[in-house]
Amino acid sequence: MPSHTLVLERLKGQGIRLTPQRILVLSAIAEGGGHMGVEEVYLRAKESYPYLDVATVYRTLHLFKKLGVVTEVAIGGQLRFELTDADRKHHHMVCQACGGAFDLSPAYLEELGQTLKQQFGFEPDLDNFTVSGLCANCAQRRMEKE
Amino acid sequence: MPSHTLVLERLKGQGIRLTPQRILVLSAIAEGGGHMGVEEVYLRAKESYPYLDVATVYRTLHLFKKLGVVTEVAIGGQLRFELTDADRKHHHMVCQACGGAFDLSPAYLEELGQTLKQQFGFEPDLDNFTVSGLCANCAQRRMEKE
DNA sequence: GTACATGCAAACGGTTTGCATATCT
DNA sequence: AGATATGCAAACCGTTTGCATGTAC
Repeated sequence: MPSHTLVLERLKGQGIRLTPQRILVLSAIAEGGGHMGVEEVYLRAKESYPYLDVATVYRTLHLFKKLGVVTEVAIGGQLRFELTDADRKHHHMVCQACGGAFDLSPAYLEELGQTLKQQFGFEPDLDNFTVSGLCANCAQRRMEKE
Repeated sequence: MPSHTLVLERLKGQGIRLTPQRILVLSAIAEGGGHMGVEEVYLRAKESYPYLDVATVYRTLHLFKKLGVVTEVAIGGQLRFELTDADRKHHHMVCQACGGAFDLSPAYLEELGQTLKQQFGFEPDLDNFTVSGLCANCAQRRMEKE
């Protein structure tokens, strides 16, 4: 059973209307493998239903976000979406060269978070945390070039 | 002597044309205290010269960035600019509530950087690093409310 | 049947560009 | 004088909104 079927059940239970468009958007995100930009979601969903409008995608994404179905991640100034999975909270490392995004366990940030809190009283919102840089592949390729 | 006078000398030396608009934009950033959004720079500079156009501000900021005079920082999906100061490299903590931005010494991130590099081969670009969250004041205020 | 979601087109805000004119060196 | 920066207006792109129509329940 595809993971998003459960979500659909839940939405139905909450009295949310399940339109084909909404199901498509959800599937697109689920199958896209996370970190999907609006345009990506739009194009992918549009393949199955060409009449789909971007406005609907935006409205649906906002709805899903409000319902906690998807999580919005700011990655390099661009907004991306992924299915919310409470069991697997994570942060992101984003490659500036290839645009790839990699998950990062919260464990790596705990110490930094504590330090900022103690030193400055600053409460980091680690939910929206991303580090940009070069992924292993791209770093390697760059090394070879130079 | 205002700090940006040195910069102006340098630009002149490099054969860059020193127009009033450019000087104004530079002063605006210097006096604005860092982390200035485009609009802020524009409004501030416009006070001294009302004919100033946003397009000029954009062109000037891009130029300054290319010349290394200013550094562009992505803060909460918004682009902000600050004078480049090689002697005082730093990162940023940005408050989601009040929009305030605070400097953070690189020392706090060294360990994290090393870990990412060793564990994943990921080379973080800490130059463009910001943590968002709540600053001490806003966190306090929020506590009191609830 | 009714409330609400959709498609479409138009509005929007921030950024960029083309062009004729003005300005710096 | 010559190269180039400016102001202005228009183009641009991603996102949002108003509205008449269609659809899930």
